[in-house]
Amino acid sequence: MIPSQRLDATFAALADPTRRAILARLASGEASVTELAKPFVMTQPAISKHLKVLERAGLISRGRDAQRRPRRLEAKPLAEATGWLEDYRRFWEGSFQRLDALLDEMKTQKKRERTKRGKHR
Amino acid sequence: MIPSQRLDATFAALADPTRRAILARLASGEASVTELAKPFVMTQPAISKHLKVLERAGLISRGRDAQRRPRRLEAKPLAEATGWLEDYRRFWEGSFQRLDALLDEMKTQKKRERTKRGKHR
DNA sequence: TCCTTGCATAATTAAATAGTTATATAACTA
DNA sequence: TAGTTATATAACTATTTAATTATGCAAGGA
Repeated sequence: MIPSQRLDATFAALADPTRRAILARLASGEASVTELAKPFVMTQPAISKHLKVLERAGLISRGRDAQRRPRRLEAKPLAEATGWLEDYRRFWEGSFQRLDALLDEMKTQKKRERTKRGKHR
Repeated sequence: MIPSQRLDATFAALADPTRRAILARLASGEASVTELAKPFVMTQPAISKHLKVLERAGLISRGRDAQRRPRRLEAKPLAEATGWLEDYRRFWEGSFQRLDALLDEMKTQKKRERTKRGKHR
């Protein structure tokens, strides 16, 4: 797959909150489909489809353990996506856009939100 | 807009190669719609739609100069997206995933690709 | 062997997306 | 004022996406 197409798939996969939540869950360790589906209102086949999207993007991989097919995170495509964003960062760094300042600002704001009414992501 | 929804819009906007190319162009300075449309095969209304997507995501803003409506990059949503990805980076850093190594590896590979057959992004 | 668990897949539907052509409008130019 | 340039918008169409229900199948447990 040429880089541009993988970026398409990666960003498209990241564009859905359910899928981002799944990745967040997998960041703390592998999990079965049933485990991953539990927190959501939607059905198991819907989750399986989301997992397929994440897998096609290379963001997760499938293991096997009896009937379970545990998923786990794969870093590479996220690294590619980060790399793409970093290219822009370089353009803005030291220029009028002040990306670092923005990031810091957002971090402290996030902290404030967390203490005020619990984290919501 | 709550953060999760803005992330949806940002990543969805980044998922299209035409829109990423537009952002890449805007990274070197503002440009009119006609200028932005020139390198592409598709029609001007198609480009206007892409610009609308980028604008709804807050990634660009619209200026005015006579009949022109020059667009320019806005850093904030990209900073948010980067921030999200950085959260994962933290999880992997120093762990078995080695995100930094991957990024370096990709950079040198990119260099090789460029020298071999020109950059293609 | 029969039942249950875990997951995948097919068929269907509704909504969103990406493009087209045609047209409207605002602002300059002669 | 008439024409031109720059852009936006409407109407339409094809494709993709996200969800559902129904069903199938492999692996393990009684």
